Amino acid sequence: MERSQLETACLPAAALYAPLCPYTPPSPPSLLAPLPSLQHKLPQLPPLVHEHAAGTNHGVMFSSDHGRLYPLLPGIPFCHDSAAACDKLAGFAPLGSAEVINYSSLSILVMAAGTSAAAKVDNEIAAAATATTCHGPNSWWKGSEKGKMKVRRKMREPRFCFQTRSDVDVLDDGYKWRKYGQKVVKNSLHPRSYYRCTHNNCRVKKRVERLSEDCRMVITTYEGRHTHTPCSDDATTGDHTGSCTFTSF
DNA sequence: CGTCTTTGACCGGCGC
DNA sequence: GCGCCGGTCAAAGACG
Repeated sequence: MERSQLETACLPAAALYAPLCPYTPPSPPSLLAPLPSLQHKLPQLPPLVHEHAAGTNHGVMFSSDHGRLYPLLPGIPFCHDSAAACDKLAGFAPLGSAEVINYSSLSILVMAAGTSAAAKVDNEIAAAATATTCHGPNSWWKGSEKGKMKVRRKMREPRFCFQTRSDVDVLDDGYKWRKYGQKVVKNSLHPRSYYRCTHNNCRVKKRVERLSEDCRMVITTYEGRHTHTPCSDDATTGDHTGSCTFTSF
């Protein structure tokens, strides 16, 4: 397996999804595990959820590609590295109200809930969603115009997304998914796939699509909370590279 | 034979 | 009211 695939399979999905789960996972026993200094912080961080409607928690994702960081939400400036991200985000997030966390292939900007920074980003996102986006007219975020926000307010499901460079569409996050639809979305060269967690009474869904600007970049959006642990879903996975980070859960 | 994917149809929300 | 669009359903086929 190539390095990019390995990182995709082992790190971002496992590390990022952990805060959404109703349990606190132990440190993943992986060579590519989060930095030791971050492991103890992870459970304390605000949920990595972009729950725009509620406006309570903000997790702004950046994907790292050869040292560059790509913003996933409109209104967030492009950053060349973590330091630049901190600098550029100074206008959004006053010192101390935001933190950039680096995993091996992914960087995350987390803003403390209820801060002025979070509120400001909330406003910026709302404005950007109705005007231009940082990805231009082809942005996947285009689907979140004002009207759609009303729908999301109704749903009130925790959502978060991340972007990663990968050759495979579906990241192995330890859960078992069933594909229930695929749709060609407007202004996108690649179809969007819809998946649902196969576990009983678990209504978590995820969407997977590739950036039209860069087909190697995969955007995964999770919606909802799992009512079970990954290992309770299916213990038959023998692929060490894909499930290694969940083996102790 | 059971499970999963594919894909066209359908539905609801929104803008005009 | 109509058309567009995203999201979901469900029948049919593929696969192990």
